[in-house]
Amino acid sequence: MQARFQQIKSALLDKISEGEMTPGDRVLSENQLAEQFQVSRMTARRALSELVSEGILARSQGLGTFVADHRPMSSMLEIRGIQDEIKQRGHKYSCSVVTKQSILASEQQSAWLDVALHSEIFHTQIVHIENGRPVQLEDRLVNPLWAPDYLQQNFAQTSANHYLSQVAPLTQADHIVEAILPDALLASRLDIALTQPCLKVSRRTYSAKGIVSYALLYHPGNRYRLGSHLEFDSI
Amino acid sequence: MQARFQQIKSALLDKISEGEMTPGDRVLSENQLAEQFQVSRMTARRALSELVSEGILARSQGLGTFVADHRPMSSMLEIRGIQDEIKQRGHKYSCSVVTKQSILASEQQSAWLDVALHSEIFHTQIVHIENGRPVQLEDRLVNPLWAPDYLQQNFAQTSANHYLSQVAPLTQADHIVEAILPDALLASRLDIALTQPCLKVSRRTYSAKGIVSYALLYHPGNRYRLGSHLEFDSI
DNA sequence: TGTCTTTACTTGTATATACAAGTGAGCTAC
DNA sequence: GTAGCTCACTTGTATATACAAGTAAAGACA
Repeated sequence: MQARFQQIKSALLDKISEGEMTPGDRVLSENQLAEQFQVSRMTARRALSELVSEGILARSQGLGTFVADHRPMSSMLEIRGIQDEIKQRGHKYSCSVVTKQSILASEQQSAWLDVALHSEIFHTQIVHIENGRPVQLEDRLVNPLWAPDYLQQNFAQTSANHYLSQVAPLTQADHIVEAILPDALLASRLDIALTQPCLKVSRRTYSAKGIVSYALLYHPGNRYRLGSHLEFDSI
Repeated sequence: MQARFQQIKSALLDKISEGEMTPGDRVLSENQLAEQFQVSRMTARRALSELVSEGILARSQGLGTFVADHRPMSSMLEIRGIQDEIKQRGHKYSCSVVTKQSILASEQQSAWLDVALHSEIFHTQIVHIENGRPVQLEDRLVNPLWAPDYLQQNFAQTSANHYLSQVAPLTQADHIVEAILPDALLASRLDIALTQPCLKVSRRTYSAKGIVSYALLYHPGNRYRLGSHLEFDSI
């Protein structure tokens, strides 16, 4: 048996994820929810409060409660797989492995991974899908030295990040973020128009011994945002 | 007059930031706090609940409430004006002030700055130019409470960031990065084509007392990249 | 026409109360 | 001695109530 405030939360989340309510829409008031679900106002209020603190809703005294701008947002400061992100949002995750092979490093690729020219490296290309819509094309090069079993992973279950962080704990990461227009191939993989801008994140991850992986992450600009939070001082 | 649950939160935060309580320490129970602060258990509970949802505390039914393991993220992303960046690259900097005025906060603006609806706020719009080419349109809202002389600044000499960090030292910042297509006005200000994607950075900066400024920074995708470097070694 | 007031809503804060459920320490019965 | 029980404490859920404070729109008034 679920807690009643949880049921209200779920009901609201369903409405939002199914598009029945979109950002800016007004949610039923605390009293209305209380009556509809046959609970006290405080219980309805708790459901709303938690959704507000999770960034799903936004409240204004005297005005009401509204669906917040809810495009997915991930932290630039956390290196975690997009799988976790999607699941944490309570959405359905799936993926499609486009490429999964061992290749010989080109000049640029050998520079990215800091390996010898024409040495063997691993290459994967995976489309990550949230609620049926592609949200990321992950184009990743991996140094086999630190992750020899990389190609044997089942990426539908284990995220690349998860596996890599197990075999070679991360110590550093570099990011470069750009706004680009997709080429035809990328647009088709992400199922977007050629005029739809994309966020391109180039992420290079290091373990104690050296560069583990170089990933190019492409996101549709209309379905994804990158976020970060910094604290400088206290606590 | 501050809300009482806020006072309790502040008191707890003080103890933590001053090292009087460290991760793993047990906090007074809800009932004990209620008695100490002469409030009801529900009020004490609210203070704890919010700190839990902020990640400061952690609770265990039957056990108690504890100071959470709080790992300070290595703050590597610098908040500095684009002027400094450009000058550091040895390039020529200039700017063009488009707007510089006091306005009444709209609904969205008041939410961004966490001020009352229709209260007076400052608004500036400045195009930053590197070697004759626009690289950033800075659209900034400022809370006059923390920066009353903001509009008197000469932004050709003093950067907004520089002034703001003097009058209200930064303690936190939030970033959201998106890829967008410019509208006609933005394209003309940045002197780019309508099909040229842009990086949009929404940056909200906090001082100890509250939100100081909300800035929307637009960069031409073909002339700008965002970079960051993270280190994890000391958690 | 324009300004002020009222009114009807909203969320925000605070309290007192009740019972459920998880934990651990100490006591009891075997 | 120890297995199991009880008890005292903790957080978790839920309710009913009261008043404060912010907002917007309808209405009264000049």
